[in-house]
Amino acid sequence: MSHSPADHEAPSAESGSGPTAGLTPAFSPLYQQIKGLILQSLQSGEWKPGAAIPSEMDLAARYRVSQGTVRKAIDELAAENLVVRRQGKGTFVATHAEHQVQYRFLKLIPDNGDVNSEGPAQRDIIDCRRLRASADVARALTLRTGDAVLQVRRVLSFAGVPTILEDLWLPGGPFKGLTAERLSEYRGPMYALFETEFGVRMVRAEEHIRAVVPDPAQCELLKISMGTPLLSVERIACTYNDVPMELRRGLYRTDTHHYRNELN
Amino acid sequence: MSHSPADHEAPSAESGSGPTAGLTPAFSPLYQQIKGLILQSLQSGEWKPGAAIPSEMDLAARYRVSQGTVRKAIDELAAENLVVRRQGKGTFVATHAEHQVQYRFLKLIPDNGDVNSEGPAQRDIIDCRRLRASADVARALTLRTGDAVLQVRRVLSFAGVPTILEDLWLPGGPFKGLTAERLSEYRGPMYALFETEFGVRMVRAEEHIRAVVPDPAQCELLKISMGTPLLSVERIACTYNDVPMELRRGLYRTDTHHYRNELN
DNA sequence: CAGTGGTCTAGACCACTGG
DNA sequence: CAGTGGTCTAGACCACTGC
Repeated sequence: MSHSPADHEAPSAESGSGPTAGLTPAFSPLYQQIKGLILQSLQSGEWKPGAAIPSEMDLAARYRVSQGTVRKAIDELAAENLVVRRQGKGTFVATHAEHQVQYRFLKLIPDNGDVNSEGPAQRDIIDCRRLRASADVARALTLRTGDAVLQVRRVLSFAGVPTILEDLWLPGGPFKGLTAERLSEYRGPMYALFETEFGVRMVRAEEHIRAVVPDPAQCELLKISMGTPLLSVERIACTYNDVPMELRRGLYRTDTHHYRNELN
Repeated sequence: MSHSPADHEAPSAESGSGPTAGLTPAFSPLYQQIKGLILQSLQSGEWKPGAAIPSEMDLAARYRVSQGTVRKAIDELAAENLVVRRQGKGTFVATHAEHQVQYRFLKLIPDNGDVNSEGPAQRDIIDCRRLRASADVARALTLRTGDAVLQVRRVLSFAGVPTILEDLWLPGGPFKGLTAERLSEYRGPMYALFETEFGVRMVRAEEHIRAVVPDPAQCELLKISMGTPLLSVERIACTYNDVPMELRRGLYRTDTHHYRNELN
């Protein structure tokens, strides 16, 4: 029993005999199983966003494995931004509510490159209503057509200039009780509100980008002239386990800002 | 001397006494120094793209450190896509010439999501000439205005439909001898040609994206009607040590394709 | 079968944080 | 000072590759 750790709360690393009972024997390293267990605790809310998780030694004892194995599991969670390590202090559950990285998923930056030069964004909620999901919205959120969804439309302005017009759709269930008032009162990132008020933590997202010409109503809201091309950014944001929890369709002005992306 | 490895080719981990002689004492972990040494060998061409680098044991012996330390260094290089590990075979210098990931940096995909559905792209070189760098091109490539650069203009077509029109600029020095013939003859990714023929390996890139309306000449080349909005994608690609070696300005059609981006 | 990368362990020591 | 994460080591064994 070289690395089959223990008995009560511990995983098995053996091929084909462990809890991974499936068609593929699917050998899974111990640290991956530990990662899975930690992930479960994160999802279940055992450790809340912003709070510290147990120390590596504690987790090692809990799962009956060595510190090094726990470390490797946490390394991966940290690489996925699910957790933040701080030397001398501990490991903390990542959150959207801190570090003044106001918009973690927003890749639009001013052309001068300095995000801080324009101060905090002004956020105006144009509309906020409950309705039934259309076919495409339902598909994106893995709901059924007609299920209850919350739709929000808002404009973001930087340095007083309307720059982003976005619609977003949230599944009605998890976001029961969300109102325009709550949204407009709240200081800080929307995703932080989702975290603290609804226990929904956005972890990953995917964006599909196109160039479009806006219609008159959209031009009106962004105070731009007809014919100005805009970036159309459709985002699907997911919680743990890639469960989609938000669909967002944004129109970005790109005459004073641009979408910045790094490729590796 | 707990982890000060050795004498002849080995680094020092001590703060302020090592080769990192600078203003900041800058403690640097051993594995970072090893990573730096491996990086040097990659840059210098000691190990060519596609070839295997020495085994972890060999490197450990060479640098007089433990295998675990070499491993951690290689882990980071692998995470940065500079190197590829293959269990049972070895660790290989990454290259653009394999794996049929035809365009490693191209994020434009067909709306159906299946990159393979449209077969290999058709590439038509419109123009290829040597000229003197304008101010903005020179700045992007860290050259001086008026320095020799090579400019290439081409159209990429997918399933017979012209989809991308791009101009690219390369520094004249490193790419001496590159001609339109070499480019059009070559099968495979352009970056693979750069690697094998000019020893320039693109490692990282940054893109700035905007929505634009093309001018008549551009519409002509892409065979689209006036007023069709396009994605403007400016890319700066770098070799090792973030030295910029290519400026690319592309116009992407987004009526049948879209730019896909993942956020973490 | 030998050689490679991949996992796991146990223990030592270092650097940082806060009381 | 004790507690945390961070580094380094040495050794064992596993999984995969190719001869």
